[in-house]
Amino acid sequence: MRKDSTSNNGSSRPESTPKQLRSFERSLPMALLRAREAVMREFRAALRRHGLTEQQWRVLRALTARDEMEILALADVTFLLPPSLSRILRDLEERKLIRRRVIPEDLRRALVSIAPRGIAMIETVGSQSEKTYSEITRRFGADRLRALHELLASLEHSLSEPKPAASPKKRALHARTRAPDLRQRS
Amino acid sequence: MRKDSTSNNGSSRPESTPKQLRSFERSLPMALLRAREAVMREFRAALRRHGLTEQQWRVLRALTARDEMEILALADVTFLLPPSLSRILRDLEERKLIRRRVIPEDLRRALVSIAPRGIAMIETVGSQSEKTYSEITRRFGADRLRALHELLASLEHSLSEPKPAASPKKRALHARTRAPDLRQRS
DNA sequence: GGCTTATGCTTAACATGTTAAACAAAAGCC
DNA sequence: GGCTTTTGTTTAACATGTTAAGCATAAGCC
Repeated sequence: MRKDSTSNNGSSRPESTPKQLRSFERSLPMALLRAREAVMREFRAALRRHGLTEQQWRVLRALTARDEMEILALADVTFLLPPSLSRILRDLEERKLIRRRVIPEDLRRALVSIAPRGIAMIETVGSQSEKTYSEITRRFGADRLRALHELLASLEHSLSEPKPAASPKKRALHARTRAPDLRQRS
Repeated sequence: MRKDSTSNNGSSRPESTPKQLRSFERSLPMALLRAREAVMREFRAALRRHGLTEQQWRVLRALTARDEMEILALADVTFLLPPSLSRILRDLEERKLIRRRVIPEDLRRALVSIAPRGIAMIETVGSQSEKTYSEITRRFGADRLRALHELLASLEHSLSEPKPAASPKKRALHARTRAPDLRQRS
């Protein structure tokens, strides 16, 4: 729905408004951004209270699921770029929330694991977080939430498949042009 | 430069999840982040080709829908913080993609509008963008896409309502702790 | 009118993400 | 064994987002 362009100024407003571009609201990226922001707003306060950024939390969360993880693997699951992760790990290590050890067989690689203080942190924040999650589920509806998860996963899957025409390279896991996000301050 | 993270080592997936924390994959913020990234990956190339960042594109898109817009209103719809928008507008103005005029009745405020070159840009990139959109729709399915949009809007709406208990303030339009995202380089 | 407060927007300072380069270790090759 | 290439990670330089302060104008009050 364009807005007819000739309301007050005829100045530079060529009536030939760009085709029928979909309305801003129907933009999928915007919708996803807004939804994500709405969700994160619920969680951010708790994280901030504990001096964790969203990314740091993602790292701790990811580590909770595995005993030890290599750094690049961690970068993959947390959706962080290696340089960012590098800084985050340094920080978390200083705060004794995680531990890191070099793999003896290959001195380039390192394994990261969550430290006791990190586990404690996860438990504290995690329980609040789960409460928030329940609240979200209650407000939004468990069935809708499930449906949403399914659609999101499906969307991701649909798009990850190579495009029919023109698929020159098989960019590995984190492609150069990956993604960001960003978040609060500690 | 491969990077198949967890291919060689078997450290993929221990089912020994320490706590009762929901698995990382079931985290709604992560799911939204991944989905958005999957979608944006499809659009980014075209934007980059035209030297537009995602945010700049959002601004132009938003301006296409209206004749003129005040800056703070623009910040709202584009989900950008005023300082970021301020820089973006300066840049877009230098590139003659937008125009800005002060409101005579209130010299503090300004109205921004898209300039002819901006419209041209929108048309070029927009048509490619719509093609990409069609492609996404085709791959994902129009019905599922519609369902997804609906769920996202509904989620956003569910969460925007004041929580039952404790709703101290009515933070106006853009709350302090808003959101970011971030993106490519120009 | 003169004073204080509020508003719209920008600038400044800082934190963080991004990209490219650097480094060290391992793997391949002769 | 040397040599080159590849791999895992970090550092450096830069772009961008974020927060707080600044500035100018407007509005409210006396």
